[in-house]
Amino acid sequence: MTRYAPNEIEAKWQKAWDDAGLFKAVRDTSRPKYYVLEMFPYPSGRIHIGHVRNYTMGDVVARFKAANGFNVLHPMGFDAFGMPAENAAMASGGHPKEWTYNNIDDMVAQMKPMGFSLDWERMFATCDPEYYGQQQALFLDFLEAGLVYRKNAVVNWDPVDMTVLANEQVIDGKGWRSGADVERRELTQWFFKISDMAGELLDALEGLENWPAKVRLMQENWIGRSRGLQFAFSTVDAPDGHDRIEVYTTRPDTLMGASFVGISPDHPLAKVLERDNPDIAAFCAEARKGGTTAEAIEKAEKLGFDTGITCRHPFDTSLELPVYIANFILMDYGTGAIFGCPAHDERDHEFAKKYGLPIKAVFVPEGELPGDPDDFVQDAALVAPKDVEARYVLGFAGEEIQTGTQAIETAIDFCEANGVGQGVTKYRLRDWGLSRQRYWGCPIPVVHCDSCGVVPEKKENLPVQLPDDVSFDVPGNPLDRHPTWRDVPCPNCGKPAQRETDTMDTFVDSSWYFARFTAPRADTPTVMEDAEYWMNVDQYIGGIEHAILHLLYSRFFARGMQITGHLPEKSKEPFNALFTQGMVTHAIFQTRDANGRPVYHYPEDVELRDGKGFLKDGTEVEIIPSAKMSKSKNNVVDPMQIIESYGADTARWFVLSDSPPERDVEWTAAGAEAAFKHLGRVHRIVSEIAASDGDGTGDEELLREMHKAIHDVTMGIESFGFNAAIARLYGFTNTLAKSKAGAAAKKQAAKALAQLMQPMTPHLSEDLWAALGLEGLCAAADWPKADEAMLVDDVVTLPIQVNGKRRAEIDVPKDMDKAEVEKRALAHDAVQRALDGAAPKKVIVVPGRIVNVVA
RNA sequence: GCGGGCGUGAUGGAAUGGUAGACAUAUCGGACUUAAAAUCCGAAGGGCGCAAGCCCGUGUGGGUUCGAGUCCCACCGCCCGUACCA
Repeated sequence: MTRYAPNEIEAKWQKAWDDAGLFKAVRDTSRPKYYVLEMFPYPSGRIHIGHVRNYTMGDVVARFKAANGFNVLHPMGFDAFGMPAENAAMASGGHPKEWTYNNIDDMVAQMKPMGFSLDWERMFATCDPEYYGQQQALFLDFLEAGLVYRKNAVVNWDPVDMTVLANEQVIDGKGWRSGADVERRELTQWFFKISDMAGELLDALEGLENWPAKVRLMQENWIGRSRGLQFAFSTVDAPDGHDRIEVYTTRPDTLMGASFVGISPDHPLAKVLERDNPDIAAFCAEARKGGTTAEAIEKAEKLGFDTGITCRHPFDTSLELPVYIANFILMDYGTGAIFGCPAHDERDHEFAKKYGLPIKAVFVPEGELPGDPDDFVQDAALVAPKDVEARYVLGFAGEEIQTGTQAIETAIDFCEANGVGQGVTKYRLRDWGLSRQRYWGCPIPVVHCDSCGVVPEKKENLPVQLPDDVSFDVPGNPLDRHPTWRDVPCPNCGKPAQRETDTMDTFVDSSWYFARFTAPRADTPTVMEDAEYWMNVDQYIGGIEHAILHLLYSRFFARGMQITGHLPEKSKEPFNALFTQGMVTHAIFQTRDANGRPVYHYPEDVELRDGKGFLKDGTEVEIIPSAKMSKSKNNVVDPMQIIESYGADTARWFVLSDSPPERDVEWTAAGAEAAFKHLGRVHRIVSEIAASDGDGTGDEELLREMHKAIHDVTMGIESFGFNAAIARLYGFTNTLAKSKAGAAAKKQAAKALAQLMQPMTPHLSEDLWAALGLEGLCAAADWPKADEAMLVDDVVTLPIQVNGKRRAEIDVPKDMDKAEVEKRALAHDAVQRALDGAAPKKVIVVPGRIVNVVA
């Protein structure tokens, strides 16, 4: 009998699959297709255990569907543009292109030994000119279709390095390299008109039944539909052209509690005022300091500046509301101006307290005794849920007692009837800014001409290729300072003109790669026959961190591609089912350098004793538990060691064991050896069975267990309960090992075991398949079917509770009627003892599950 | 700050509102062995008890229910996202 030797068998079976062309996806309209896709990786250079987990899950689905008769498309590529390549070039002087392609080669070399059922012939990287050229074609079609436009938007500006920074490069409001205070600065940028589709993208979420509810909810909140009132305050003492301030509010019912008007530092009125008033200019300059992230803006201390201008209240013209410039009001949302009602909004409340503004209650909780209503809201804002009834003491429309929702609707109706603004529906979703002032991205294919303006590049001139001769020794975009690349004739008039030097956001690259996989070498973005056959993605698998942006942008892009004729109608929603797997986390080991800055240590350099970590020289390290694996924190675990020591099947089995796929897992290497031992045990058990013959006892029992295992494992895989499927396979292996059944029955059970394990441990399964003398490849065999008749037991064990505490159990025939079950339960000694002579008040019998006696 | 999620033995985790801890890891005990490895068998949430058994127990505090890890409310902790990380 041979020993389990993964390093010998794995390469052999991979070659056998290749020779049989098992994973090559070929359009075949006579068979149902299944498209399974894992979110493609960024080519960092090393695969990490999170990748292994992600691709193993996808591979289980792909192999399972193939065994169930589907024509499977399971491709892989690389999300290859982006900042890390430029950072590497800056740090070590190489070229982003070289760095990226070397990394891709390394990662492919690490992924191939895993035995994934991927069609490698379809592989591409988004930095291939063949890919990004087609992306430029899509951009031009989107431009023509009115889905792209230019406008001003703010970026993080590093005034020392004179360059735009990514949010990630702004640390505590300072540039990561220069340490200078970052400013918000406006640039003209390209935008996708995703906000035009906000309502549609929101409404369509309802149809995504096979997406996690939490992802749909996150997208719903992100798109953020709100019904509100837009109206104008008339101003007093404002500069010319600003006699009105448009505001938008979702709580028009609180209008009578308004005590101030707030405008964004980027509001047109603020910009006029700062020109003549140095104090206002100073305030606005201060407010514009720091990064552009919503988090930074929201967490900053709320500050305001009284402009001296006032507004008249539309319903009580004796009221004059001061106009403040406030640092927490975003120009991007609504009209960039609000009215503040401190009594019913926590942020406004804080603001009013700080600047001594009045706090007037508009409503009080329903049922409150009369008193001074304002007393309710002096210490904290009263923010009542919209569906709860309240008593309006300063209402101006509708009943005195009404819910927030009713009050809002009646307030809008009243305002419209009285010519004070109108009800509008707004969305929180902003347009998608795609311009990046960076080299390593897809060039935006337009030309700026002095005579013709912005001119699209001609499609026959695509791809607009990135120049190779660039350097990264100074900050800024190398395309901007390239001596010749910018200079091109205008595609329209032929006069000298300049290329756009902005490149595209890498989210654009990942917003249509799934469609490109259906025809990866075509000289158009997609080919309709292929898209018709292979789309949609039947199962998409990736990290929860992409729940909003990537998935929302992809949904937008699919719509855009449908409008521009690159995808069929059915692909508006490109992902039929989504599964979001949890992240793999690992403790961070850190010490501090002389300046108190953290120094991170690799897990393999740290020895753990009694829950404390020590370096080789004995220094104790601080352990930060459970953080997302990140290259910059040195807490990435390399799976190659496991693959080299134990083989791919052990790594695959191990990453699927124990943890539910959707949950985060804390990585420990302790279980890898145990997984290897188990596979060795399966190998030994099945090898022995293959060599055995003769009769035994308990054939029927073993086959019943086999059918139950087939049923449970099949259900486990279909519901992404891979850990449960594996636990079931452990159980079935134990049953098989202990069984005294005859050789024929055991061989039948062993065959089923090999097949059920095949999606997880494909190499081992092929070996078992061959050892059992079975024809062909296990990977090509039809999935086993459970016999329903073998799944039900004749006798069930029922626990008996008295007052919810388990006191006994009885074995009864599975279809015994309730009255008889009740009788037997009450007759039980332990039940009688628990009742202590008292008569039961009530007996609940749940057939097949439980009996509860209420004393 | 805001939006979303998670929290169960020493550890990973299981459990359509129905016996909490399946399955596995680590640990301990035993068999086999000259010995070890490998393998096989067994124990094991905490407490009390010779035992039968009893009490407690799913982050904390309330609630709904015949019955709550599961549903509801509040809180604590951690994770993800927050529009230029991918």
